[in-house]
Formats: sequence, structure tokens, C-alpha cells
Amino acid sequence: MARGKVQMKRIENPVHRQVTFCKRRAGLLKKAKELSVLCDAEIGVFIFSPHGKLYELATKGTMHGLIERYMKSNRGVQADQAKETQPLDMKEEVDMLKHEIESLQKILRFMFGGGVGTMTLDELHLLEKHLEIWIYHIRSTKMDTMFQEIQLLKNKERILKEANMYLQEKIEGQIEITDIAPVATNIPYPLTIQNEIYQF
Amino acid sequence: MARGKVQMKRIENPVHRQVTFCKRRAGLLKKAKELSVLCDAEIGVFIFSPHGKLYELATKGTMHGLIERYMKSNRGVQADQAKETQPLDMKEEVDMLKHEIESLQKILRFMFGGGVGTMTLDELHLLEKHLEIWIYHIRSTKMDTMFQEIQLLKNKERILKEANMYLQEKIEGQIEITDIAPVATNIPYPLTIQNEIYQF
DNA sequence: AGCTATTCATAAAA
DNA sequence: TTTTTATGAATAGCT
Repeated sequence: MARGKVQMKRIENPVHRQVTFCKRRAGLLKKAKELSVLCDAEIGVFIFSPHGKLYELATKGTMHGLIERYMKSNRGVQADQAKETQPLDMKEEVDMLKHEIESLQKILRFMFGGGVGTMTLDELHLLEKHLEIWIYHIRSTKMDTMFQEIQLLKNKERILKEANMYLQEKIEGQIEITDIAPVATNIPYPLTIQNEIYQF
Repeated sequence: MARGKVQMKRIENPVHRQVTFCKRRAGLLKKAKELSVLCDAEIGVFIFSPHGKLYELATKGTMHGLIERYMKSNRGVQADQAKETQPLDMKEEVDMLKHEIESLQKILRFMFGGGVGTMTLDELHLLEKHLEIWIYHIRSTKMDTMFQEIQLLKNKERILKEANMYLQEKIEGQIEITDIAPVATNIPYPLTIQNEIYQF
């Protein structure tokens, strides 16, 4: 906005992007606070950086309270309550984290160790195993994501089918009464949705 | 901000307040969108007007998805609060480990050229493929290394055998000539050479 | 709602 | 990141 108009598209230069992210993030949160104070509004903002880091602001109370209010306000959506994760035991969590660090360090050692060429046979074995584990996790995540999407689409399908059935009945009802425009029933049933879910 | 600086406190005049709310709300949402586009961030905003009306914005997907992501991101924080009763050193250790993981992941993200934690299905596919290629390379390197070692060992074996044979012949020749000091033949056979060749 | 006079935000550079 | 500076944007007070 200064020293040159900015194009409304992703900033490709990573340095510029990072700098702009910092500044505009601060600006956005400031504006949110101002709006909240000036107009007595309750505002929640969360920002996930491209690297997944979370920045948040909740005026008047906690973000959790705001989310609850949002849920309430936005018709009762129920599924999310089931997702409450109960805290793991401290010891378990420490072990888990340590294991994770170990895995990460081994991979890093490989990356910084100058690649495959300088590794001993044993190290290669180790790395191979870790990569396999990594791939396994990735596949799990992928499967989870796909499963969720499939569930979502199944729900949508069901709803649409019901809608179709309802419309079909309505049309047939009209035919019984008028019997004038049977062409109108020439709608493929059930209506189906083309989507990309199976193109993985 | 224009025609007079504004005081950062609730605007008492209801008309002014309403007008400002409209204008600044639009501005805030615009800024949020811009930040999302320019810096590739994922942003959620909700604004409750003083009368309870909800205005919301979710870049990249639905507010629901964002809230889920928020919960996930915040799980650690909530967990910490719940564990306040446990020994402090444990909590410190967890924090330390988490920080370490964060650092490692940051590096890894850089190496992979994208965020692992926030990866889409497509990105996961890509990463999986890269890892498979790596594994392939590692296995190739491993095979090469093993093959080279085998060749090396075979060569050494050949040389040793030849040396032993030569020594044997020499000893037998001396026996035929002198037959005086059979003790001298009390040399372990086959002779072996101590060197660093096996210390790979 | 539109219109300016101002103040604010911020892109580029350091 | 933060600061500085030159400019483009946002907007307060009026119509």
C-alpha cells in the first residue's frame, strides 16, 4: 500500500511474504481490537501462518467461549463435541515426544549428513526403516483424510437423494392431478453428483 | 482516522457507533482476506455485533474446519492447563521437548519445501512419492556399498591365500634342507594379516 | 449510501 | 524482526 500498489495475489518472494505476514498480522489484530472497543463487539480471530503456527485474538473472554457462542449462533452443529480429546498421561506424552524427536533427528542427520553417499551400511538401514515409518504415517493421514471426505460426501448424497425423492413425489403428484405435461418427469433419477473424490 | 483522530473507547453515540461498526467490519474482513491471499495464511474471523448478530469469514474452507484445526492446535495448551497438578519439572520437560520438536519440524518443513503438519492430500501424495524415491536411492546405495565391500573382501582373501601359500612353500623347503628346527614351523596356519580392513 | 480531509497502514529498504 | 520513509488505504465527519 505504500511505495507501490500491491497485487492481490500470493507474494512469491518468501522474505517479502514473511515480512508482510508479520506486519499485516499485527495490523489485522489491531484493527480487530479497535473494532471491538469502539463498537462494543465481540471478536475472535485466528490466523494460521503458512507454516502452521497459530496466532489468535479473542476480545471479551476466551477463544473457547467465543467458539461456543459461534456454535450456538450457527445452529447446533453437534459432531464436534465428540472430538474432545482427553489429556494423555504426562509420562506417555513425554515418551511420545521423545520418540518423535528421535525420529526427526535421525531424518535430519540423514539430510545434513551429506545425503546417502556418506552413510554407513548400518545408518542406511536405520534411515530406510525411518522413511518406511514416515511413509506409513503419511499413508495413515491420507487414509484418515479420505475417510472423512467420503463420510462427508455420503452424507451429502443421502441428503440429495432424499431431496430428489421428495421432488419426484411432488412431480408425480402433479401428474396425477393434471396429466398434461408428462415430459416434466423426464428427469434422471436419482440425480447424481459428479465430484473428484475418487481421483486419488 | 480522518477528520479528527478517534479515541480508543466505545463510541457512545449509537448512530455513529453503528456506522463505524459497518465500515470497520468491512475493513477488517477485507484485511483478513488480503492477508490470507498475500501470505498464504488460513484465517478465521467472527464478529458479534453488540446486538448479537454474527458476521464471519473463513478463508480456505469452512469455519468449522478452522475451528477443528484451532482445537487441534490448542490441544497442547489445554492439556497443559489440565496437567497443572503434576510436578512442575514434568511440565517443563514437556515444554522443552515440544519446543525441540517444533524446531526440528521447522527444519524438516524447509527441507520438504512445505508444511508437513498442514499438508493437503495432494501434498501428502507428493511427499510419499519423494520418500519412496529416497528409499529407492538408499537401497541402491546400500546395494552398491555391499557389493563393493564384497569385492574388497574377495580381493583381500585372494591376497592372503597367495601369501600363505608362498610362506608354506618356503617353510617346507627349509624343512627339506635342514630338518633341524621343526619348532620354527610352529607357526599358525593359515597366516593372517592384522590390518584395518575389517573396521568398516 | 457517497465524499473528502486526514489519519493509518504498510511496501521497500536498511 | 524492527525502524524508517514515502505512499497507498481506510475512514470520521458531513451530506
